[in-house]
Amino acid sequence: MPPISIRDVANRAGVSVGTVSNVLNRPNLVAEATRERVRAAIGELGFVRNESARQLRQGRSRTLGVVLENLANPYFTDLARGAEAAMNTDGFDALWCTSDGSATKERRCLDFLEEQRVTGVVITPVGLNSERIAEMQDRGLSVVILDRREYAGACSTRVDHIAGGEMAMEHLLDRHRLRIAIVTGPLLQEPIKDRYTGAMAAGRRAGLSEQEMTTLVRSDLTPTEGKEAARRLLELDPLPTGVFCTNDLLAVGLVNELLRAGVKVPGEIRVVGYDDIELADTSVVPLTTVRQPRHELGWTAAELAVAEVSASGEHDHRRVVLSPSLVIRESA
Amino acid sequence: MPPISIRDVANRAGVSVGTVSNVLNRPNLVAEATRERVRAAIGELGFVRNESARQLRQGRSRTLGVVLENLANPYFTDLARGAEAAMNTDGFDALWCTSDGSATKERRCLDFLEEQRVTGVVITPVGLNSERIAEMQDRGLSVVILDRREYAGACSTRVDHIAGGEMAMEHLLDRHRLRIAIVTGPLLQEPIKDRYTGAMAAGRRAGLSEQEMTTLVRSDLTPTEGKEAARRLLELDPLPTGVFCTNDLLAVGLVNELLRAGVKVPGEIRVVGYDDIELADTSVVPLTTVRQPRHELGWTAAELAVAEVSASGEHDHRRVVLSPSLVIRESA
DNA sequence: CAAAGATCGTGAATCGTTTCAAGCTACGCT
DNA sequence: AGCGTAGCTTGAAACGATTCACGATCTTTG
Repeated sequence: MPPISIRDVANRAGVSVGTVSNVLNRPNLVAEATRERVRAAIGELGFVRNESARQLRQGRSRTLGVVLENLANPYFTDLARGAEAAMNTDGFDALWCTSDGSATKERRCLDFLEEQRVTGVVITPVGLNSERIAEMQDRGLSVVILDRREYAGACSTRVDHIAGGEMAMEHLLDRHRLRIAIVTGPLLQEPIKDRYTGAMAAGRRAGLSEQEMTTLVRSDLTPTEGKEAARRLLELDPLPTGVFCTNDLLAVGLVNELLRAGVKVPGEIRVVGYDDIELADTSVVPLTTVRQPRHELGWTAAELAVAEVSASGEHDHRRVVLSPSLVIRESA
Repeated sequence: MPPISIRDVANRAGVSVGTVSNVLNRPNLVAEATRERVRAAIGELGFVRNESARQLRQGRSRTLGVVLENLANPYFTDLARGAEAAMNTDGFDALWCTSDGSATKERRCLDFLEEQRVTGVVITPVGLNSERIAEMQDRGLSVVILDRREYAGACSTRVDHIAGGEMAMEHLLDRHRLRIAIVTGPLLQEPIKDRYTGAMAAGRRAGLSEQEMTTLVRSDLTPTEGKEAARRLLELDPLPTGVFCTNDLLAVGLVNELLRAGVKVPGEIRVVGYDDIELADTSVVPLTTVRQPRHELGWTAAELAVAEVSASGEHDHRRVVLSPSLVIRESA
């Protein structure tokens, strides 16, 4: 049982390979009877088109690559779903990779995608530099940057996290509580840093000194880290009256641990999260949080990639900035 | 700027295409000086190997497909990471698809993967029938079934969910509480059904009648559904004294809602979940749950696929069954 | 010093598609 | 009858890599 090629189908159906190809790609050019004969042969032989050969011949592909940071965070999986939906709508297939936050793995992903000759890449960069982006663009790839600001020569879409951080902080401050803690993940990640920056700015505007805003930097954006952060917070005397967590997983872990310790939320400590994941709404104390349009973000990124890929002539890189919004529940 | 091919590299370096190919694939056959010259040319031209052409010529690929049901559930993303780790270790690349629980989309995924000429597929089947599996095997693909039992002619690996369900129920019953509720997702999914079956069996063995085990079937395995289930449970009079949820997301949503309603967990109602996701440990009431070796499950599946792909002669399909274990925390 | 290796490079054939100019029929029209 | 046209079909030339039998040099050895 050697692999079945278009040639075998042609023999079986008593036509030329060109005709089989036409049945596959422009069926209207082929007479009804022939078409059916060919289709029958395809079925009987169990023929499956060889995409490598097709792509090699055509030079282009209908495939876009997506490089995500991490599958463990529901934030990214929602992005992914949004992006995939948009791509499929436009007739593109998606190739997924995850960098797991490692620049090395990110490079491997990009190499892989380039070797597969995807026509474009949507990426949340980790260690990616402008040089590599430029190289890829030279090779004819469209590159869309997801959720990062500073890449001049490429389309990008992101959420205004500075505004998001401000919202969170302003909400926390609007009842004149003054002892604020900010629990955040690694500040090397731009979106996280922006949330932090926005929150600090809002704090300063409200007259808080840096000392009045305790900052806890955790190594990861997980509930476990949130739990640990809560323990640290509980050692503070006096306790903070408001906490901003730069993502919901942190916030959920933190709130749960506070409750376990008998601290009332929002009674004694108010908490605001960021992301609005499903868990925010189903927490013991439903979480007040900053919602990001995740699905839309992924969708937009994909649309930008498709637009650039399909642009025949020149193409102006677009930067789309989406706005977050405050969702007020019970935790603050 | 036409695409750069191996031929351009050859010209630039003043060698033949065969030599460039050798530098790429068997560098030790090429003299040091030549090798460096070719590498330099590759760098200067920004050459990227065309995987389509390579694969077409070679006939085989070093790529395995993975079809997952759903990215929203951390259970699947852990599987994915386990599988990817194993594949990369063995020098294979992974191609990811999600069926989103739809048989149609699953078929599209498989078609896509077959057209890409992956050498094997790891899949959590949704609507997949044995016929399609046989077809794929005829075409030379290795197929590994993840977390389902009844596919004779293929390797498979799964967790013994019947045992898992039994464990959960036995733990719930060991203090002679007798009013039990089982909250489950769609019973069409085999792993879910097995957990349910196991739990019911254990209940019956302990002398409970079917009526004494209230069953709530929810449409989805999400915290939101768990919350809704809690509301239903609270309408019962008398309240159940123990609840088994067939996954942790359900359990987390349910426990949170119970606590909100002022019901003590485990004081008034004890709850056992299933999966042991990270959230189980960081809940307000840390969740007693049945742990599945998710990472190992994904890893094993990948290993089975690699083994079958690499088997030169005949190959005996293996079925690996992993055991779940009870993790006792506070909720029961 | 000639023969036999050893070491490197070459170049044509090949993989399975798509594409396209050209060929073949049958039909309608004058 | 002759011609044009529309409708189908054909067959060969790509696409970019890998592979392999075969040369071309250079070294070693009896």
